[in-house]
Amino acid sequence: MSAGEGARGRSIVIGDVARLAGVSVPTVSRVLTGAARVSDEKRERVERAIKTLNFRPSAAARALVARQPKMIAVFAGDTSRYGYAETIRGIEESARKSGYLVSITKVEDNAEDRLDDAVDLVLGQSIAGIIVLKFDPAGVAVLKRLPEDIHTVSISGVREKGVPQALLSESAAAQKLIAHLLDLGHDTVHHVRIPPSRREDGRTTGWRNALKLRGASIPPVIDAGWEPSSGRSIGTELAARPDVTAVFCGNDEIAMGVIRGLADGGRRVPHDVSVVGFDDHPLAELWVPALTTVRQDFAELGSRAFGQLLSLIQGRPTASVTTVEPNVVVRESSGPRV
Amino acid sequence: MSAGEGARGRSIVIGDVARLAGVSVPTVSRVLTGAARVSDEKRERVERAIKTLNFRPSAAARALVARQPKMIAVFAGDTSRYGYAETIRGIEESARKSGYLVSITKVEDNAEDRLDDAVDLVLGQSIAGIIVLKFDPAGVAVLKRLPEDIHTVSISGVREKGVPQALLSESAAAQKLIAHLLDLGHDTVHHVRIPPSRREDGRTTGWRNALKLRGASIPPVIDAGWEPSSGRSIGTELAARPDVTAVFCGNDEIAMGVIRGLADGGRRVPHDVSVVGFDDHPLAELWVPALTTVRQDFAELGSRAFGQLLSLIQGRPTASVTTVEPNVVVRESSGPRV
DNA sequence: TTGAAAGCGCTAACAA
DNA sequence: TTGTTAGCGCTTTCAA
Repeated sequence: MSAGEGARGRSIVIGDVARLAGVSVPTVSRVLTGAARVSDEKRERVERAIKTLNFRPSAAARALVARQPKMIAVFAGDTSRYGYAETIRGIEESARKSGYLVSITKVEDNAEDRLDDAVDLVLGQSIAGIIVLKFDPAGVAVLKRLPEDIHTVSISGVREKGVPQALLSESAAAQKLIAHLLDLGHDTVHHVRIPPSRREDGRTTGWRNALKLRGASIPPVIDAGWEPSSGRSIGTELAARPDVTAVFCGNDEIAMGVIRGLADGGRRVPHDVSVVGFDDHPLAELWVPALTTVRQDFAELGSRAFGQLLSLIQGRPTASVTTVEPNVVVRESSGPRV
Repeated sequence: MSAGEGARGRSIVIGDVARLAGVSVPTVSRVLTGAARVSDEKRERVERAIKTLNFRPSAAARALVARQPKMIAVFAGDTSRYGYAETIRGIEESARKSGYLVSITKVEDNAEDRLDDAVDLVLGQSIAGIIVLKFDPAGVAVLKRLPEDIHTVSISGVREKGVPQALLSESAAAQKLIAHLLDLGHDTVHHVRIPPSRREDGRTTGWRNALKLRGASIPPVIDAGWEPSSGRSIGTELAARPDVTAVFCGNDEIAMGVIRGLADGGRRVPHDVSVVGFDDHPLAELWVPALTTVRQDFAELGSRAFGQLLSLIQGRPTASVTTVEPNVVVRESSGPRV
């Protein structure tokens, strides 16, 4: 029971209220739910008794009797990194407006059994539906383990079939960003990518497409981790290569690391090398130089995903995909090739 | 019910399993819970039936019958900002290890009634306990509205009486940080603070104490918001004041803003002005100049808070306060007064 | 408008 | 080891 047991042990139940108010249990229930009319006199007595006893109905009992649970679960490979955290915020805010509580579960992709445990933990609760953040391999793995009979929506950066999906069209945005760099006179653009959710991310695909479209050479992809510091060491290596004049990083934090590494190696941005990121991290505009990047509305994305899930829960028809369009933001870190 | 109703409407219940397996309902329950021995033959029949029907027991019914709910709720004034997100991560990771699911609710401090709604939403669920992030006024407001009979732990940067608390001893750390600046030869240290949770934060108190202790003058506090950009405009103003040689910012993001603003105004860090932050944000060491700051182990803090809550839930004795000690990290943004 | 009775899906107590 | 009988705390019939 959610109500705590006072000092005395047993917690207050609806019967206690009924007794104190001198009415039957169903009458108290009627006052609680407003499902049927109750005489003013009794209603008042009941309300007084509820106050006196500090009674709160048992959520478990209510859930059992009929009502849909008012909770949804979110799976995410990370909870504190910018894009993830913002998406979760968007989900939570719109869920709360509809009277749903949000649970979060972080899933580590490496250990199989721990992943199963996490899924079981969630499935063991009464939940109305699930949203999976599929930005990384962990999200993909979770989705595979979820029973089909539970309402599920996924969020990711690549269009896929399967459950309904809230989509950030990253590929198109990346393509525009690379075009911007090419327009600046760079022969090609090198790509430092973050761990991809599948074989290839939308960001990487967009980069590749843009280069192909312009007939530019496609350099091998450089793999970074999630930590900005991994970008730094890559930047240091890149500093030694005079052929590198433009770098597209998988996200802003990696871009910041790369810029720092480039500086360590004596190369200046954007004078010697242009570096662009992705996401429009809150610190991107403050960075020196301010980052050219792609603004992603993660909160809106989360909100859309919840909207789809709610439709599913309520048995209404849902779009199989809803798309949020990112925008290129040009700042100081990209410039003409010299 | 957490189990979805298949195409047919009604969802699978324990009775269906019993019928298919040709045993009684309690026998199914026994294999489910492992509470009592069941003959190998029947156990196997039951397990097969469970698989066949894809049966998952109703969490609501289980919660009702006896078991403590396996979910805790977290209230936070923010969910995506670094310190908050990390704390939540720490809570979630250790909760999951103990088999608890974590729900998060963001509370905005401004609107009273929305705050009540948020609290009601949580209290309407079956939860085992609550953790309140009391880094800001919203957290304080929530704590006031929580019934006494629910297990509650708070997390904050200032020692207080009331519910058990996980404490970041910010005041002591701030004091050390200011001492570091004073040792560098600065006459005094100016303070740009983030919105305080109460009248005064531990960070501000530590700053004040350090100055007092050394007999330094105490300049008026400068108020910033949560956004790094608010630090930037403050930095621009500070650039015009030659008397300002050292600045202590309420967190790293504000410090980054202030440094950028100072640069906009033509003052260099740390040559002209030393600027220090608080938290050791992941980007602090990458910033140019790398930030002198205080490392806070938010995840550990969250983990400790959950530990206290678990003790409360299990009826074990709990420390009224558990303290995490932050460390000063000296990098490049602080230097001798010239 | 109200109360008595039934039942939500499960587990625990009690016999056999 | 198993089945029968009672509940958990609520809401929802169904009569009155």
